[in-house]
Amino acid sequence: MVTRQRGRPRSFDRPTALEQATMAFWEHGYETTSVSDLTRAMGISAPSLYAAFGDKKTLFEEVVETYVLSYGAYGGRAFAEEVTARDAVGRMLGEAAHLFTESGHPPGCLVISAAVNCSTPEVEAILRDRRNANLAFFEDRIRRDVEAGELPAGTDPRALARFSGAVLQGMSQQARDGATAEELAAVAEAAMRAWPTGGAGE
Amino acid sequence: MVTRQRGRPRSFDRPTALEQATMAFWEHGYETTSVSDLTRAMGISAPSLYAAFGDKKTLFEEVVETYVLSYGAYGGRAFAEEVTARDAVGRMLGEAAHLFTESGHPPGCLVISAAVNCSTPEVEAILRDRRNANLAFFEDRIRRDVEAGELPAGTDPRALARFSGAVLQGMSQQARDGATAEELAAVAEAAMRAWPTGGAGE
DNA sequence: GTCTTTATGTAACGACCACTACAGATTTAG
DNA sequence: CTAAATCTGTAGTGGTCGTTACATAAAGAC
Repeated sequence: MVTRQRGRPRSFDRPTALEQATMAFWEHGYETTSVSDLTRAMGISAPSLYAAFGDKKTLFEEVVETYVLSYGAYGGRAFAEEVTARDAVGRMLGEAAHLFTESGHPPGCLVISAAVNCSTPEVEAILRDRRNANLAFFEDRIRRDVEAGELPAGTDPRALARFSGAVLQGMSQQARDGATAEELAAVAEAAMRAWPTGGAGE
Repeated sequence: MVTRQRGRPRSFDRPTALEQATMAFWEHGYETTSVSDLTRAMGISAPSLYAAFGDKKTLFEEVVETYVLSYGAYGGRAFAEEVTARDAVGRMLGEAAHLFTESGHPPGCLVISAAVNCSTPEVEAILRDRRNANLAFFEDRIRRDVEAGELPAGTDPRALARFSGAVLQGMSQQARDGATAEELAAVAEAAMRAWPTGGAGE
C-alpha cells in the first residue's frame, strides 16, 4: 500500500519534469543550460526544482542515470542480445545512426556531448567516466571473442574497442553537425569493414 | 619602411598574447573561458584585450584562424603532399594521434571541441562550418581518386569522407578523455583497414 | 477545528559574466 | 614646448548565474 505524503502534494509530474530537463541538457549541454532554462522547460519554479531534484549538478546526475537506461540503452541491449562482439558493435553503430538523428529529441548522444568543456570538473568526469567504462566494456567483450577464437588471434582488443568508440563519438558529433541517418549509417557500415572477420574457430 | 605608431606603444607582444588566448580556448572551450580567464592567461587587462583584439567572439575567430594555419595545418599538409586520398587520410590520422596528445598544449583538436554546446550560435557555427568544409574537402579528394581508378569503382566518397572525419573527431575526444598517443595510433591504424585498397588502375 | 508537514510563488542573495567610461601615462608630430 | 594619438589601470556598468529566505497554500494527523 502506498501511503500518501503528509504535506501539500507536488503540483507537477516528477518523471515528466525530469524528461523535460533531459531534453534541455541533451540539446544545450550542462554548462549552457541555465537553471532558468530548466525551470522554463520543466514548467516549474526554481524552489520546486531544488526541492524535487536538489541542485543543478544533482539533477544532471539523475538525468544521466535515466538517459543511459532509456535512450542510451541500445548499446547494452546490442551486447546483451548479440552473440559476438562484432555483431554487437555493428548493431550498436547501425542503431546509433538512426537514434542520433531521429525526431522527437536532440541529435547525437547526451553522454558524448553534454559535458564537453565544462567549468565544473566533477560534471565533466561524470560523463567521461561513463565513456571510458564503455570502452573498457567493449574491450572486455572483444578480448573474450579473441580468446574464444571468434576473432583472429592477432586482434588487439583495446585498439578495436577504442576504434569502435571513436566512430560512435564521431557519429554523435556529426549528427549534431547536421548529418542524416543515411550518412551516419554509411559511416557505421564503413567502420565495420575495419573489423576482422572469423578466427581460428571458424 | 615601417612607420612607428603615433600614440603610446603597446606594452605586450600581440602574437604572444594571441597564442596564450589560443591555449586558454583550446583547453576550456569558448564558453567556459571567461574574459577574466583570458586577461589572466594573456597577462593584460580587459581594456587592452578589447583594444587589441575586439570582443571575445572576434578574438576567438582570430584564434581559430591562426590555429588552423599552425597546429591545425597537418591535415592540409597531408593532402597537399600525399598523392592519394588514402595516403593523405592515413598520414593525417597517424599524425593526429601524436598531435592530439603531445605536451606543450591541451589535448585534442580546438576545431573539434572548443565550441560544443555554445550559448552563442554564431560561435558554434564558426567551427561547425570548418568541420563540414573539411568533410567536403575529403569527399572531393576521394571522389577524384575513385574517378582516377585509384580507389574501387563502387567506393562511396561521401561515406568514406564522413567515416574518416568521424574517426578524427572520436580520436580528439578520446585524447581529451585521457587516451595515449599509442592508443590513438592504434585507432588510426584500425580505421585505415576500413579503406579499400587499389582500384581499376592498379 | 489546530498542528505539522510539505510545496509553492515572490523576490531576493552574492558572484560572476562580457564589456566600457574615464583619467592618467607614454608616444609622435609639429 | 604643446597638441594629438594611442595604450594602460581602475573601477565600474547592467545582466545573468546558481541558489535560497520567507511567507503562503494545501495536504494529512489528531
